[in-house]
Parts: sequence; structure tokens; C-alpha cells
Amino acid sequence: MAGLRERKKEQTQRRIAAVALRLFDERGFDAVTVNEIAEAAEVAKVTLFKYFPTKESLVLRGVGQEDLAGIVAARPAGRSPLEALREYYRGFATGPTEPAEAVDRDTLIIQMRVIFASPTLSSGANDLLHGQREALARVLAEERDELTAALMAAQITASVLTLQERFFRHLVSGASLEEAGRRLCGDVELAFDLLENGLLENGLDQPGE
Amino acid sequence: MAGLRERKKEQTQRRIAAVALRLFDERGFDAVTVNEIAEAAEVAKVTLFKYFPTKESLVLRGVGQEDLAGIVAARPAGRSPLEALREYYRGFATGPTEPAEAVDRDTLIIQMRVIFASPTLSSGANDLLHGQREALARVLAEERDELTAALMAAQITASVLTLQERFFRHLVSGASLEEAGRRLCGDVELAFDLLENGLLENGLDQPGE
DNA sequence: TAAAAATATGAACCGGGTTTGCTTTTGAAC
DNA sequence: GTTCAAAAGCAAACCCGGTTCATATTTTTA
Repeated sequence: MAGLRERKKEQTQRRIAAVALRLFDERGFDAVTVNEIAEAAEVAKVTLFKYFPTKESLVLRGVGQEDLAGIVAARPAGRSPLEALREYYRGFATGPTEPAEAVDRDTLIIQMRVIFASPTLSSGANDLLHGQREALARVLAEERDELTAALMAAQITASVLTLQERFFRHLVSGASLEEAGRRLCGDVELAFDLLENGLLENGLDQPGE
Repeated sequence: MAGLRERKKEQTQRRIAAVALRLFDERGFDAVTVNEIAEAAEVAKVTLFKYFPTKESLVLRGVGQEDLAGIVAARPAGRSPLEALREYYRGFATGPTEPAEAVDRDTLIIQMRVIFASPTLSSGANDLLHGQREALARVLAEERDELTAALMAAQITASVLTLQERFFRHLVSGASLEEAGRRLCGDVELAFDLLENGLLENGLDQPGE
């Protein structure tokens, strides 16, 4: 098993992604053409597009695939959706379990730096949560009316996205993984408290002057 | 005033948008090329792009520019952000004040049909709220800490987007403007109640089986 | 009516992505 | 080892959204 073919393919794919990330980091996402990437990675353009469906996917592959719907659907009996999600993000913030696919830290940080530096990529990353939202809404709609489910899903995914953005922004601006994780811990609790108790609690929604 | 130039420009712009919308509705956004649109509207491609910066903008121009941040910033003294926004959407739902730019109903409905029929356009419409979210977060951050402001802005814009989607989906699937407005009334109250009181209230966040 | 300013245009170009038709490489059977 | 089918790679041409450029036409205004 693990034939030569498979190994070479994986190797090629990694090389392309690595070359692309380096070039993007050096000169910005929009200033690098796929032709350059292909050339630098020593493959034909058409081959590059066999491994990566789009230019964006060279960076966004593997980003933000939390599967919120799955977490909620698979939650143990007696636990509410929000509890399950809070639990999950607690684990994410404290444990270094997060890079399941074993992308090393440095690469992850570069990846985030590239994403935040490019409006194209930032909004592309945003889109990835769209499908998640719909999937989560479907799961939630099994136990409540559709509008409530849709609103819950919208609020939850928006909050999670905000948490992610802050986390990675800390990383990009120089914080260590531990430091960023520690901050994320507090952020997670605040975010879920807000979701559970609403914006009115504690006078968060203050009248104007 | 109102010289010949201005009139002709406006007329040309309208013609292009109308032709484009008709073609998109007939054959789908992705299946129509800008060359076809230009040809059908009897202008050069380069002229078309002088009026509309992108193909998407042929449909999305004027969609979803609520200016949430402005509403919050301009709220009367003594009113909280959520109260101000709830008020605004109440007005939107009941009054026929909404098409300030006087796009007629039929056109609006076709526009929404085209948008919902195309993933490209749907996610494009999504992006438009991104800037809104940031602007709203900035306004809210004047009176609370940044994270809370960011989370509030995220939850609010997500909820508003959900409301809009449902409203237009009703319209597209045949409801009259009055019918859709009536439904929106109830939806608005639910959405803002959820925002104010959180998902825990009334046991909305139920444990699993 | 002539000069100045705004607009429109065709044609060539760029970059992301696909199609086509062909060559090379690999895995496996004999 | 030889053979052969499948997989992978490739160059070149193509499509489409969008831009640039140099030129022509129209509207304004003086």
C-alpha cells in the first residue's frame, strides 16, 4: 500500500501549496499569478488546477471547517446546542488539539497573515461559513420552528466567526499560540454568555446620550 | 440644469440594468456573458463597465444598503441601539416606505429571484453586509469594550440578514408585498426579542434527546 | 462656431479557469 | 522482464470578466 503514486501526488500537492503560500506572503495574494505559482512549483498550470480547484483554495483549503452542525447533532443527550458548542470551543481554546491535520504552527500563522492581508481572501473565508450556517439551521430546526432556528444559527455562526477572527488576529500580530489561546478562553465565555442571555443583560444595550 | 448629458447617461444606465436583469432571469446569472449584455443593450463592453464596476453590480447595486451603523449612531437620546434598530425595521415592515429609489415592485421581485437563483450572487449579497458589520462594530465600540461590540454587531447583522432573506424569499415564492410585509412584522419582533433576551429564554436552547 | 471637456468605442491585453489531444509514468498481470 | 491499461502530466488554444489605450464622437461653453 501507500504506493509511489500516492506519495508523489501528496508531495506535489504540498509543494504547490507551500510555494503559493510563500509567494503570497512575499507579495500579496492579488499580485501573484497562478502561472507564476505553477512555474515556481514546476508543474503545468492545468496540473495545479487539478490539485486545487481555485486560486483561493491554495490558501483557504482546510480553513474554518468546524462543522458546527455536526457538533450540535452529535451532542450527548441532555445537553443543549449552546452548551455543546461552548464545550467544544473551550476545548479548542485550552487544548492544542486544534490542528488535526498537523499543519505546523508557523505555516498556520503565515496562512492567517496572508488571509487577513487580502480582502479577496477574507471575504472568501467568510463564504465558507455560509454553508455551515445553513447546515446548523437545518439541525436546529428539528426541535424548533424554522425562523427561530435560522436566527439562532445566524447568531451562533456570526459569533463563532468573530471569535475566530480575533484569535487569528492575535496570532498574526505576534502573540504566541499559548497567549492567543488564553485570550480566546475568556472570549469564548463572553460570546456564549451573550448568546444565552441576550444583549440586554447587564445593560450591554445602553441608551444613547 | 438636468442637462441632456445627465439624462442620456441615466437612461443608458437603466437600459443596461434592465437588459441584464431580463437576460439573467431568463437564463441564469452565470450563463449570460457581459458581452451579450453589452450587445443587447447596444453599448460597448467598456462602456458597460464604466456604469457598473462588476457583473455582479448589475444586479446587486442598491441591494442591502441599510446603513445599520448610521441608524444606531443617529438614534435619539435615551434610546438603545437595539430599540432603534427594532424601530427601524418595524417601519420597514409596515410602511411601504422601503423603495426609496423607486424601483418598482416587479423589478424588485425579479431581482431577488435572480439573486436567490445564483450562488454567486447570493454570496455576493452576503459580502455587502461585511462592511456594515464592521461599521456597526465601530459605532457600538464607543460605549462598550471591543469584543462585546464586535459580537453584538455580528449577531445583529446576522439576524438582519436572516430577516431580509426570509422577506425576499416570501416575495419570490409568490407572496404579495403586503403579505410578505405582514409576515416580516412578526419576524422582526421575534428576531429582536431573541437578540435582547438570548437563546436560553423560554427554553429555546433545548437539551438533546 | 470653435475650443474644451465628457463619453463612447474597438481592439488588444491580462489573469483565472477549462478543454482538448497527446505523451509520460506507474501498477499490475503475465 | 514485457506488456498494457489507467493515471497523471502537459502544451496550447480557448472562454470570460475586467482593464488599458488610443481614437472618435458628442455635449457644453464661451
